[in-house]
Amino acid sequence: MLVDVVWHPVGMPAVAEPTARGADVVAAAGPAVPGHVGAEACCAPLVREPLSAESAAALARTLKAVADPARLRLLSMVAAHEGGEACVCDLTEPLGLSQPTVSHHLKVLVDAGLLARDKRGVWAYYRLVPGALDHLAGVLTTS
Amino acid sequence: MLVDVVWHPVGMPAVAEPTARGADVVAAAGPAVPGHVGAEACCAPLVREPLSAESAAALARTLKAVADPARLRLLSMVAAHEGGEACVCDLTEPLGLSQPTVSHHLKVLVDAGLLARDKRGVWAYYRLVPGALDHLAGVLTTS
DNA sequence: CGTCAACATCGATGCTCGTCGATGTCGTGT
DNA sequence: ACACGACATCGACGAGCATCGATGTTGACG
Repeated sequence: MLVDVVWHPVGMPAVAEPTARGADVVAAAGPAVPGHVGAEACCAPLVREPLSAESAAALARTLKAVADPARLRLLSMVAAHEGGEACVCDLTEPLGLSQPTVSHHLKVLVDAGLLARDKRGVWAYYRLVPGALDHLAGVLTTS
Repeated sequence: MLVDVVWHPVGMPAVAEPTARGADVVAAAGPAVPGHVGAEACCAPLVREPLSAESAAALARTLKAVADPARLRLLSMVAAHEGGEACVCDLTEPLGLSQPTVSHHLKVLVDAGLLARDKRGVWAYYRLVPGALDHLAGVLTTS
């Protein structure tokens, strides 16, 4: 459980892993705790030495979660919302997308480790994971 | 055709002002200037107030250029290469992709304003645009 | 002028992904 | 127990994209 593939710039055993398919894990069948996949990462400068294929794939998977207009707006709307958290009903209307689509995008962001889900009663509240976005920013920073 | 839309979170006119930020012209130097699309951007905190649909689309377009394993490796390989620049022939082999594919990815990065192309003789040298990646990182930073 | 090498562009193909309506699940109230 | 509302999941459709081989373009060199 919890494959937990971190980016780790270079070095490492660099195991074979021929299929390169492994680590897909969405962990959709989890009882309660979702298998958060990406985004914790150690801290790769990216512009330091050429990163390996596995590191690049892992980083790209997290960046893909952010590289979408709807998800970017969701992140900013959740962050800017009162109390730093918002439920789906708060996001569906201003986004202009259907409820299933919003739920899908939120799941992608949760799986990427950028959002945290907290179900209280009938409502599901989403909140930013404290250091997640800053980690991403740190990898892209050149200085 | 497609006047480059900058991110600019909300308010403020859509025109680019002279010294809005530090020095960083995406400006692919050369006679025939291509229709460079994104990436200069002013500076949106993202986690400040909900960004508009246009700003999100523009930001997502730039992030999509980075959210790919091959392009991430290209960025790091170019940055880590001697002199901070590399030609296509230096990148094709270590990447393990065909030459047309590498050229395609490089074009995407140039159009996004992240790489600059400099053709000298028969070779085309690519180099990082100074502040581009840091701007992207700045938008994602929450603090 | 002809040939070769380095890139860019083109067209096609297979896969990924964003979106939706329909449906399932779980709480809350009557 | 029943009905309703908030979300999650499913299956399907269409658009976008990564990749390749083939071909076009442009310098360098004899």
